[in-house]
Amino acid sequence: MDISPIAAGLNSATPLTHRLARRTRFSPEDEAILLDLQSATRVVPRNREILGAGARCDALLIVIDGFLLRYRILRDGERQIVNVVLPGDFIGVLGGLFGNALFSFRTLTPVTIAAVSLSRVGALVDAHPNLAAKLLWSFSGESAIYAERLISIGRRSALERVAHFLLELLMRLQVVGLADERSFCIPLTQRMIADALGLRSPCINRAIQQLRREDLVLVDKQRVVVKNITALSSLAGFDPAYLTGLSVDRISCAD
Amino acid sequence: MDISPIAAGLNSATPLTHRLARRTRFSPEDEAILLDLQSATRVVPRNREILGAGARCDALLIVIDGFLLRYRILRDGERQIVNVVLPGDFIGVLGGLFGNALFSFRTLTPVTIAAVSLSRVGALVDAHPNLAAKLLWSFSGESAIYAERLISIGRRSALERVAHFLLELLMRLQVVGLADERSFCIPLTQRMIADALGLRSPCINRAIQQLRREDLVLVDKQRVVVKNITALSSLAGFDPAYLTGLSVDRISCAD
DNA sequence: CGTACACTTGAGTGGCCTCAATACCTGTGG
DNA sequence: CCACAGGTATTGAGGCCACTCAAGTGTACG
Repeated sequence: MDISPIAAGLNSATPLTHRLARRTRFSPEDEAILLDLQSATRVVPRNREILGAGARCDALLIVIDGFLLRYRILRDGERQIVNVVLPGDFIGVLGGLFGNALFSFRTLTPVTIAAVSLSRVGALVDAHPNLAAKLLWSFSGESAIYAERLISIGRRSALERVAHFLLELLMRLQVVGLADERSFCIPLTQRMIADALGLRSPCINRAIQQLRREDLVLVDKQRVVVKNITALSSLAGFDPAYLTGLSVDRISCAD
Repeated sequence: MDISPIAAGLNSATPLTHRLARRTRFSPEDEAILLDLQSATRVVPRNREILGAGARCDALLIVIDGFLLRYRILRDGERQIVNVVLPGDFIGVLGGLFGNALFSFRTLTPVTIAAVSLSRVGALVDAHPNLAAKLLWSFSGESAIYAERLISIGRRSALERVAHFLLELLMRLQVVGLADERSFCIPLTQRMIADALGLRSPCINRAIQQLRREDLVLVDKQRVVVKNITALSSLAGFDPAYLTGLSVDRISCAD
């Protein structure tokens, strides 16, 4: 049996399937279903809030292309960025489908998203429990990212946080084929990095400069080049193990 | 220790089913399956490490009774507590089943746990996809807790963090029937609270004293009494919405 | 009764914040 | 093509919150 060139092409084209297929083989049928879930896309312009905190959300969104921020604005106006949402990530799982949204989302670039209605999710669970389980499973991989950032903010210095953050972005983008061996491109300002790491923009600035001085990282415009991954990982206490959950791996429920 | 669920009446109300049944009705069959999953229990003594970071983990653990910490020790000896694990919570979902464990777990009390082997999870997915989906779904509710603590550590003052933390514990314990309207009992030291909130023990001490001075909270030994929930919630910027995901709610996949 | 650990409290330090001024960059419209 | 505006990066000086260190006081447990 040969794989249809169309399916193969689409497969490598969507980041989610790219990511999921890293560890498991999907049957052609499952692959088709996965692609079908991501077929009904729409494009949101840059710098748009797509779901305010407290808003109602009745669908699961899959990011096909573009970047978003998931954040919360506190009473005093402080912003905490909870996650940088990359292509292949979900929106609405956490803080979306729990009745009212817990976080706000803002597009950093024009974003292509696929909406999967709740009823469709339900139908998927009924008709293809194994596939659904794999998807739900990969949701919980996100938790590992939160936990790791929690450790960063709680117990790491500013320099370590920045280093760790850049390495995480590098790896996550590599998994969806959007970064090469040592560099990537993402429209994050120092202010955003600060809000993601519980710091302030001047602090980020100084950290980045120090990383450059030590010839570890080069940040220019939106391009980040990690010049010495080993040394940077060591500095940051970075262990990529927590990202392996992004791929579907060990839950091999009777394939 | 006077409000142990075992003493209260065991299986009819194990914390997990107690929690899950808050929002959905389970069929008698599903209920039986849920109870069966939690039937093979074992008891771990107090102050025991049950799963070192990096160790292999081949089963999903459900906490029936007792408290644990999920944490990471960094190179410099710093500890970051990622979560306080309560009865009804899972172990091994995040940072357990992804090949090697990402975190360590330590019992605060004697802990009763039920181990569900991976193959059994797989079988459940095949035989009862809807039930399995609900379980997997409730896993992702944990993410909301991480995200909320991330916001605390990133952008809230020490006083706010402590207040928020105590309120979260109160609510989570209420959900599993281990706290009354305004108070609960848990063997956490100030050092542990500090490690959970990215602070230091003296800082926690001062925060607790201030909360007592303002007649908001009373902490004595292992007992925490919230004297004014409204005022404390306001101080902490606490919104219990993020905890609703702990119960299975909106994913009503063709019941 | 002694050891270990937790809590409490104080004084001094330090990392990151705050505030602010300047330079830079990018897109826009004249 | 330039002028301009808005946001972003950069840099410095001063301040504050939480850290650090340390001493002293419970308190549980052998």
